[in-house]
Amino acid sequence: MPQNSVLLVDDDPKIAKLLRRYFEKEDFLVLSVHDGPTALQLYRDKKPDILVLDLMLPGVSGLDVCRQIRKESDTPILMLTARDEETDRLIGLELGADDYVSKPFSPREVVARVKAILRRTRKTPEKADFFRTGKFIIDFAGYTVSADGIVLDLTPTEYKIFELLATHPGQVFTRFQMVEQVQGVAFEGYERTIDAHVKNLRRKIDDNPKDPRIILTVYGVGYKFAGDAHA
Amino acid sequence: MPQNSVLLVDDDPKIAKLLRRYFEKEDFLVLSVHDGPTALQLYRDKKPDILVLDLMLPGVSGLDVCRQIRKESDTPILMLTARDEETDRLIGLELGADDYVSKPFSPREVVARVKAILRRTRKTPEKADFFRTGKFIIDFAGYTVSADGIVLDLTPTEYKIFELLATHPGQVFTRFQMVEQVQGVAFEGYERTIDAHVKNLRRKIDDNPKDPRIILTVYGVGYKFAGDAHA
DNA sequence: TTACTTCTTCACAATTTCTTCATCATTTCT
DNA sequence: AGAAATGATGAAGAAATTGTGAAGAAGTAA
Repeated sequence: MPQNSVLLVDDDPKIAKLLRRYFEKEDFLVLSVHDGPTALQLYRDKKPDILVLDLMLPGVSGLDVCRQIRKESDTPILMLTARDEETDRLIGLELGADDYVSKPFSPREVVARVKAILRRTRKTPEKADFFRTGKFIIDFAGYTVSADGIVLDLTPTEYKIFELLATHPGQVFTRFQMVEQVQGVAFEGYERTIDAHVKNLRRKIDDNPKDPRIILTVYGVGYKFAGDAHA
Repeated sequence: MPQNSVLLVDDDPKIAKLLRRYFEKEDFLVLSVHDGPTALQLYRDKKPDILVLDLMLPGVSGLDVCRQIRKESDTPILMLTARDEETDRLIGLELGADDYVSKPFSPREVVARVKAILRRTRKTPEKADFFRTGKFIIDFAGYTVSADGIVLDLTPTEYKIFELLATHPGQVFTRFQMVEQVQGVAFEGYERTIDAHVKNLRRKIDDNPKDPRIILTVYGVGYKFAGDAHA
């Protein structure tokens, strides 16, 4: 998990420096710019995790920056508003800012809000990354395979073999190919080890291991995953 | 609405008395001391809602008091600075003060600022930012985890590990990833230190540590928080 | 400083998984 | 059908991984 990064956009160098120190204390990677155009440029280049944006900027206003960034992405934005003006706040939120803090603010509060926003927006735990085929679901992030919703108790090697075959249904893999995938490039063992794993795997995924319907043997070649066409 | 309490720290009895009267008019419970050490002592004893702190104090300076209190808690602090010196202001904010007022000030302004800070910090999302999963509640702001409403006594590292895993239920983390999260990017130690922390953590959160149900081991990969990643 | 908590590391035990082998079953080919 | 090749299987020892307690190091607070 990488370090959090924040892009500060404030034309007051003192405030920028102050905030920078606070964020760095919290282990953020801090980028800091003093005007809107540079902000956009740096944003596009670095894609920080969040922006802290002063509403009052010379030239292009903070609202413009906010609007533009919102067009390009969902990167969270915290607005700094000069006064506790309801108007500014509403406009900011309307443009897609995620929160705002009024000046004079405490740096602690700004950091706290940023962390809260990041937590909120990150709640989606790594886009659910699943693979489905027939009754099986592979959960890559969780290293599990489930059949009809029940998680199977696979060993690491069994999981890897299943993943390899299931994600390439119908494609035959030789034992050598499988060993390479599963144990890494340099293999020096008995190719038939795969047979043992397939045997154990079949026990766990096939209703009747004597008549395998999921992982099929291709005589003289290797194994393949049955396409989900029939039974 | 319970009564607000404020701790005044100023070595000038006249100013202290003046402020006291204003705060009492606004229905504050006022504590007043004239030096740093006494301030810390009374603070720890009474836990006021907010501190009004003179920068200029005999002996231990206001900055020291501010720094120390910030170590101990998030209690808001309003600094009184002798002049409108940008430096003092920035130093104060840097140390974690929430706002400042320059002398000569109007007592009404001080009270107004205090009320503003209290308003702000009361509605701060930080205070209402929790994560729930099963019987556990993570209080991000307080760095605590409770189970069935009882706060667990976790070490900082244990808390971080728990937060990482619990907020990503079902997702496996390798020891390396966990170490990176917990100790920062530059890691040069023993990966299996994580095992020790997990062991200690399990003692505290699992009813039967011999049969872990909360933090699960994924053999050959790492650890994950039990959670319904599938359906 | 001392006392205290927390972190890291280590050794070894406990557990799980992998590999290998002998044997039997099945398929293919003549 | 018979022979030869290939695959399936159970079991056992080897190997890898994790669990655990304890000791010392490192960090904190008073």
